[in-house]
Amino acid sequence: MNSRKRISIIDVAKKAGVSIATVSRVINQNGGYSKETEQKVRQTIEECGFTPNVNAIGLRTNRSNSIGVIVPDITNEFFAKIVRELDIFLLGRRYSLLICNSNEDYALENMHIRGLAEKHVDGIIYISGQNEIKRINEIKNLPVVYIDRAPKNAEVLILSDNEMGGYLAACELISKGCRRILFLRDIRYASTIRSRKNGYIRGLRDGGLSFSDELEMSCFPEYGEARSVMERLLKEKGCFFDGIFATNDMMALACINVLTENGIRVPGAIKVVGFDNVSITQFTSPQITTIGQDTRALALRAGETILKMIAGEEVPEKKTIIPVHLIVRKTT
Amino acid sequence: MNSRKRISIIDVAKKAGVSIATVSRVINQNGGYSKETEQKVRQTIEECGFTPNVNAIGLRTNRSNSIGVIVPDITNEFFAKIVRELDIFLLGRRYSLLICNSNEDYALENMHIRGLAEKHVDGIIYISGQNEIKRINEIKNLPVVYIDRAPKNAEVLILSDNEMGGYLAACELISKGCRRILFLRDIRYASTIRSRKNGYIRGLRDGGLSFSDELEMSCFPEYGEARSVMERLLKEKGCFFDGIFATNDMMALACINVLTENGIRVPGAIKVVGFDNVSITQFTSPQITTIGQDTRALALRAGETILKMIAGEEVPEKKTIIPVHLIVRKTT
DNA sequence: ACAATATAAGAAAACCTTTACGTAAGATGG
DNA sequence: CCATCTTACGTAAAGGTTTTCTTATATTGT
Repeated sequence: MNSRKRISIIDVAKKAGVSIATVSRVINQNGGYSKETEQKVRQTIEECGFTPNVNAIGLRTNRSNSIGVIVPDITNEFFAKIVRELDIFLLGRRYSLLICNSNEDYALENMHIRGLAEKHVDGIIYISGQNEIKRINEIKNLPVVYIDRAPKNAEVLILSDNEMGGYLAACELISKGCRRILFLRDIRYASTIRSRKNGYIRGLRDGGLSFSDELEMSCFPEYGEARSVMERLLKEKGCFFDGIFATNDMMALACINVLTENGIRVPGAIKVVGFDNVSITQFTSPQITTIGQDTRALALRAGETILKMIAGEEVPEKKTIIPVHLIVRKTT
Repeated sequence: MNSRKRISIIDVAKKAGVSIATVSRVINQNGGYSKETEQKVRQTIEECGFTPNVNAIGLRTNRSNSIGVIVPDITNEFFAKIVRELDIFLLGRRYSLLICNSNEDYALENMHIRGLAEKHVDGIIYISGQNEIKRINEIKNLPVVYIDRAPKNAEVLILSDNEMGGYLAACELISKGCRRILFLRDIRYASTIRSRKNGYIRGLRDGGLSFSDELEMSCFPEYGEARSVMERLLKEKGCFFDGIFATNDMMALACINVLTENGIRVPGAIKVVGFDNVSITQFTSPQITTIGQDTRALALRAGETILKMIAGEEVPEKKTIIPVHLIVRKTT
């Protein structure tokens, strides 16, 4: 089946009547050849349909031209979007993307990391994992870029401006007349969540309102959990608030559904803003006002940064913050 | 930074006092060594923390222990699920996954394919692309497995039982009392869609109903498009049906929203079933009855098959059909 | 005890590329 | 016109592994 032998640089050299070194130089545009030679070589490469053997290149240069990306769950739209952008960014640079689902499971994650090290990836992009990086650096001192989360000793990280997100959310709600804004957050109190809360509080203050603990609720950041919290809240305390800022869109949706089912109108009686701008926010009725993270910018920045690190350049900013934006739809 | 030199098989051999050939043999369990030697080698490998250089292996054996997966859009939950399952299946087998988004764009797709060929992937899993495979096979005669779609000269393919899906949908609607069931389908009349229609018609027949052309509507399979179709239909023909079978969940959701906004109750007046069982179907109110594709089985089968093909084994069944199941929720 | 065979292990070639080094021819400067 | 420099290109080593071919030693059968 796999009979046809692969064409190597040697065949090209022979056919073009030059040395393999020259062919290599032309391919890599390293200079040291005349215009005519270049022409001839390029032509024969085209004729033979030669494609370089990445294994040989990798062996020689100690590079694989591939980078690993670790995500908790590719099924999550936010991560998927980043991976997609990363993919197209890297394709243009002839890098490819090795994907790993950690499933929020350390053991699995470590297996993946080991695999990536063995595969000689040139770098790792770590999206929202929670592993101690120590583990990674032990295995190999590879360039690592973190997106979204900020583990303790992470060196290079790319984050959304979560503080601003919280601020924008609060301001939007206030400007639409809310006076008592609930903050429904992910129960895992990560730095991202903390920032969002800070922004939210700043927004309240700027709007002449003040924060109180009874405004803050937390739960596991899933639809079902958020529903339960909302149902319980409504039952126990009644509807003492007139706005909700939820820490992600699924939670926001859960709130909206529970409220609607209880005859409380959104945005009539209560206004809601979510976070992430997952596509579902456009498909609900009413469509959900939310804070959009710029997944493309996140991915782009991560891509550029890791490429720099791979090239050995110093990256000036260890921590870069990507702006977020408010998307006003029908729940405010 | 990257100062520490990598440990090679040679170092291990030296330290263990054997030849590199022996080390290689132990690693690959090829026999030709004594129990004691094996012990000693394994131990030194452990001590040095040696991991094999995949580039060297790939160069020598012409394998990469990686397989490429091409999807139209990783952001689509259906594809993401398959990729996730594939990932964990392959991890256990020490294969890794190179991911490529085709974005339904031929040019991009071909770039990816070229990239994969250069990267020496051992095989390609092609999820729902529409490219003529000819192109792929031209570049290299690699094992290719198709999932979900069936291009013309595809050799090995894994499909869901779409016919059964259509049948189940129709039966469910009929059993809940529907007599006039709309069929809202993807306008691209692919084989999968045709099968679903056939099943639907069989279901009608078994239920004592008959199909007529005015029951069939089509549009681009997106939320917004489906909305428009539904709105137009309602305006022009009124509500002459009492059930809808939509060819995917987003379209089903669009129908439900339009109906609800027009004061038509779901499932009270009209019952709806979708297709795919994307997670959003659980988060809407009411939750959507749908046909679930078994993404895990799809992925597993694809993984097993491609591994067989890579190993050079004949794959007995060129075409395998994975069962689907009806998930009854609140819209029927 | 001796030939025949099986077992364990080493030496070296091959896979394809990059790159340091070498060399010859032509260009430049005095 | 000679010394020096530049340009264009070739030679060969190196990178880590698998695998074929040998060889040395141990085991078996008679």
